[in-house]
Amino acid sequence: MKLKEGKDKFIQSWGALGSSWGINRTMAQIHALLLISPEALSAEDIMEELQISRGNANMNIRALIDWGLVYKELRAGERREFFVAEKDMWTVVKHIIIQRKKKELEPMLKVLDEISSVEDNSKEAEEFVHIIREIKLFSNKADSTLDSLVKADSNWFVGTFMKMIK
Amino acid sequence: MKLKEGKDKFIQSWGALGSSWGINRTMAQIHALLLISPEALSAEDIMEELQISRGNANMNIRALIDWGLVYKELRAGERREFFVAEKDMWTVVKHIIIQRKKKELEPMLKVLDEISSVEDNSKEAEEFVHIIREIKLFSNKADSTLDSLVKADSNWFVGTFMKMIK
DNA sequence: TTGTTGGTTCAAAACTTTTTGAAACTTCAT
DNA sequence: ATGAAGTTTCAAAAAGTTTTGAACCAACAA
Repeated sequence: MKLKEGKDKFIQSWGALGSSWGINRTMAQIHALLLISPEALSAEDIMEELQISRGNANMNIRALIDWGLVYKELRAGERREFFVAEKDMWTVVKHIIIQRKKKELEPMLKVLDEISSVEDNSKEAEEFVHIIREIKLFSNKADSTLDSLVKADSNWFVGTFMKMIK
Repeated sequence: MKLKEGKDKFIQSWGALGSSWGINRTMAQIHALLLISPEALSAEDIMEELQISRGNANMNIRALIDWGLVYKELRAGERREFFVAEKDMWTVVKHIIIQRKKKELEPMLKVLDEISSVEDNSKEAEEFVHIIREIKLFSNKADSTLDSLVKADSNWFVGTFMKMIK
């Protein structure tokens, strides 16, 4: 397979994967492009390679920086900004977990707390409180598991844990 | 808090959470409604409660059955079908992992295999093959970790594992 | 066989999200 | 102070996704 073809395939697939991961298509494609680029790229380079508008490039680059998946690289005597991707996969996944936990799991935990104070003596209410309690328990476990995962280092993940569960 | 209010809040939040989990809003809302319902519900009941059309209800109920999150309950002498949610959270999460692994991780693994055969002696190609190899390694680990998770039972997850990583 | 109840399908409409592109802004060199 | 090179913003357009509802199909009772 030719390099160009492989690059394109990777960028497209990474984009598709991103879509189902709360990372929009273009954002994921920019990330893919930077991942496989040996040099930092400018906004212009990215627009050019992916055939996207300046506004789109700018917004998604900033979102990636926000998520901690891309870094700005400033060069002495250059006004324009260059961008590099975080290339360590474990760090990438950690940053995604942090963002999604904050955006999804934490608000849900808050709602579960609020609604577990339902007072009512119907059979319906009983079932309601019961299942909410179970979901809360489970979510709290997930929450602290993710916390530990994020604190744990890559070696632990790829080594000990893998052996343990095999 | 009143029961009605709590139910609504839960259904809305579960719907929002679903959106960022590859499960569409209505699909997640139907699942939420069934989760907190002590009785199986008919399609009609669901349409009524969530104020959605027959077509929408039908499609999303079937998607939930597909995902293994909802079961059909047939009653002797009743032509209409009733639906119950899988209420064990560990099972719910397992089923979601299975679906998403199949839809997302597996196609990515296939693409990574295809593109790691890139032949070219540029610096770019070197970096490309290197990072692809790293991503492949990581994805394979994730893949087998998820396999083990799915095989593991709930107690293992909530017990041993939790203690270990604390 | 016909009418009624319930399930399924799918094209069009409504809604949501993403992308564009032009204007505004910033920084710096002249 | 002006212009060049770059970045940011955002309203409108395009693209993508979900929902509706009406037509159709199936099972059954009368």
